Amino acid sequence: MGRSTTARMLRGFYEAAYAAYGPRHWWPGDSPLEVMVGAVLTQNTNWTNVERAIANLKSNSLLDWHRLDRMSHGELADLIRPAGYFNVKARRLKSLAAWVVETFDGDLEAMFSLSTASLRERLLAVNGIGRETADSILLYAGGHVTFVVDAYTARILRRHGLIDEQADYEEIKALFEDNLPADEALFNEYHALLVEVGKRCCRPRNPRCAQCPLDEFPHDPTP
DNA sequence: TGCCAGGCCGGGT
DNA sequence: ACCCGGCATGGC
Repeated sequence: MGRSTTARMLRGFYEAAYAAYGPRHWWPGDSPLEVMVGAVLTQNTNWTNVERAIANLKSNSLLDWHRLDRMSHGELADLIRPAGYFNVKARRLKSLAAWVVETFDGDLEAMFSLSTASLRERLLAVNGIGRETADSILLYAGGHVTFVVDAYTARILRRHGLIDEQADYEEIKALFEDNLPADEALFNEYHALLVEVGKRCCRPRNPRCAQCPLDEFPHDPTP
């Protein structure tokens, strides 16, 4: 498929999804720190479960890098239990907190003043921060212009024939970044809209929903 | 009831 | 370079 065709489809997806669902107001979270914590907690997990975990941290005044760094694994795991994988995620949050404290003394402005490429690389080196989490942190906590890819994104693009079955994360990310204007607000809204489309009508067992905003685009209903 | 949710890591081929 | 099992709660 030609480059301009791809660009047109990606733009069309966005317009159709935005017309259907409007602005998503992402990321839900009161501060960059809270967004970062949420990005770890939501790994393969429903957001409503994450909200309970964050509420627990908040009510104990634990949305603080130094406190997260110092507190015990067990206490943290217990508080984030509703988010699932609580032992894994407690370890990951403490890895992130330790890194932020040791490297930036908890100063996120200093952290986000790094270049996108260099910060991404350094986030990926933190245990528990993979590509989606790193990109979510960069875009939604730091305002960096980087596209976030998730399972929904891959499934939607696959079903509409824009990528092949085995396209990997970086390839899908590049598809957006190479075919859209580098605009933070656009990347922010686009990813959030893809999640909304995915939740409503692009689930694994629901190859074609009744009111899909992307129905006007060529569609292959294979999972 | 089983399936699914805004992944990632580590070990095995 | 892939492939897979493990991790866990809560909603529908």
